[in-house]
Amino acid sequence: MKEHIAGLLQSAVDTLKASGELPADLAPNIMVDNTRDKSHGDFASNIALTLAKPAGKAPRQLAERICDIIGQLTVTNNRGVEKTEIAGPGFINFFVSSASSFAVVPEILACGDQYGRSKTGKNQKIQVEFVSANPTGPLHVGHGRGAAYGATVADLLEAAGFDVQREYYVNDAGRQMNILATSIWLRYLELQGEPLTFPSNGYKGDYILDIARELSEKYADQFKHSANSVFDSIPADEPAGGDKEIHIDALIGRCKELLGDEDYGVVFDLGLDNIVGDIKDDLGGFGVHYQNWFSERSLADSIDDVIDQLNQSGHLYEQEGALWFRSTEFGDDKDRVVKRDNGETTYFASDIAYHKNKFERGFTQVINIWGADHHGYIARVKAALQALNLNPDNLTVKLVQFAILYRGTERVQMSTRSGSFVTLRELREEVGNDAARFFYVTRKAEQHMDFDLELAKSESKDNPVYYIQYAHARICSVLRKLTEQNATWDREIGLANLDRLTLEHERDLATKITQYPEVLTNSAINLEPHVLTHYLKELAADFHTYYNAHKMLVEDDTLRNARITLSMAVRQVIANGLNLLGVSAPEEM
RNA sequence: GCGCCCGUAGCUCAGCUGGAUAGAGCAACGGCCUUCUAAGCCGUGGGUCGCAGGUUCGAAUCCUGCCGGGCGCGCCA
Repeated sequence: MKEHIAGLLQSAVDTLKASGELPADLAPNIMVDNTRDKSHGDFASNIALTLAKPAGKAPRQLAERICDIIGQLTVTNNRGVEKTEIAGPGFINFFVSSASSFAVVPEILACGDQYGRSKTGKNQKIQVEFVSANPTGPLHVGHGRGAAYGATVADLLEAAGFDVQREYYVNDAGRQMNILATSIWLRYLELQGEPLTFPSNGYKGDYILDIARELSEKYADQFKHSANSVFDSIPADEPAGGDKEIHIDALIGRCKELLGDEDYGVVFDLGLDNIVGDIKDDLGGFGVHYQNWFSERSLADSIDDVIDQLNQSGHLYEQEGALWFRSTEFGDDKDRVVKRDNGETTYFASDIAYHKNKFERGFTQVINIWGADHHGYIARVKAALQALNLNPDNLTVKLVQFAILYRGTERVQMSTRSGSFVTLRELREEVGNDAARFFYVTRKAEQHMDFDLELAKSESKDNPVYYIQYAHARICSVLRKLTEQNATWDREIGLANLDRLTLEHERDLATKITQYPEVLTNSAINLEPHVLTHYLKELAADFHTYYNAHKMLVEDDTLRNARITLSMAVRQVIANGLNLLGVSAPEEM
């Protein structure tokens, strides 16, 4: 319908050009909007306002000319446009026939769970990388937002016709992982009866103890060394007046030295596998699935290659023993180190290789979903892409602001290292997956989110997700009632009698479900799941209003069939929308 | 100091690629269950869209400058 109206407007513009009332070289952007207010009809265009100046006419006067021309067109080609009206400063409002409003109902029932999906993305390969939390501990509620957001964005893009790959970048290299392995080993030594002072900078969570226990059970005392040999001549920890970083690094070195490469690898891998396994399990339970878990360690060789490449193209230089990437050449604030003076490559070097790898895999668009604290990182990664002759515009970094946790009015402090955090799993158990998935995406990514745990737990029934699910359940309930009452619903009879739907509420519902495909597409392309959640709330509200105002199970055979048929279309749209959000659509509540 | 994000009803937030009278939920107040699920519906009250300029037919929306809040500015990952 929208396209049809745009076509009419285009014809009108062409006519005006031909008659010399508009400059012939004008190529106006014809916009047809859904009206916000019903008194403005079904669709509206501001064309007369934008063309008033080039036409040398007052907007309302021009609008009148356009309406005249459209009037003549619709005499011969009236595809549902009943009338046009000029309003306000010069808007043209279009009123559409009832029959064309309800034409969407058979379409929805025919498409079923495919309704709303499109080929907009033309099957382009697109990658969404999200969560990618360090595998040094369980996911906490802060990661939950990235998980829900990323998963939903990926699903939306898929529904919009993109070929989507969901990826988790596993930071299984680097110092944090060594701290983890060492922490596990020290806990293991404690279990083996070696009393020691646990480093202040080690990982202290209970899950470390669990892994140490497993290590102890599987390998007995194979990795045991006396506490004295471990701590001999290790620089003091912070509480003892030393430096915690130096202390932990020395312990890592000692751990590797005493265990040797092979045994150290066993401890390291046990920790890694345990935690990655836990993360996978947790995300899977949250309805978040990946096509690929990409290991940072697998990049080892390509890091050197990419550094060579940058070096040869003259983007690197040496200073104070380190190797620097001249990212300022591409607009970054300062140059960045890729290889430290101790010969180790930096995390940034891995990331250059990683992003190069992504594009080598043929993605036309790569989307990274990062926590807001990484924003300073965008410029350097894009700079690196440019230096590699890759188009930085093909990388979209979406920053997800933090969810700030409160218990009542008290802010919950989060620290992975100290082990004081609320896990995602804990949250899921307490508020449920549906509520958590929905809640996390109801706000746009850039918006800070206050997440009050007490509220989420104690008043979980007030969560808007139930409101939408309830609309779905109510429709299902009507069908059950139908059987109980020995009444019937026949879809074909319903479809044949849609003209029995004369109520304003019914018209509103039809208009609303007609908009679903464009809502879905916009939501996907703009990476804004919250657009869909708000739409579903509105649709549910429209249905609840209708449900309360009118009865569906009426005696009148054709009317009953028509009403239920419309409701079934609504049910389908709600189910499709919830499914994309990873939220269940219960038949009963 | 520099950079990014945010500032809309008492609270939490939509609306932002410029459009008509700025919306929703919660909270408050008043109604609606002998009739398809009251996790619902109907109604009332509630606003200097942070402030000040600018752009134009038109600004919550775009531009500039301030103010306030969050985050980031490592040879950490």
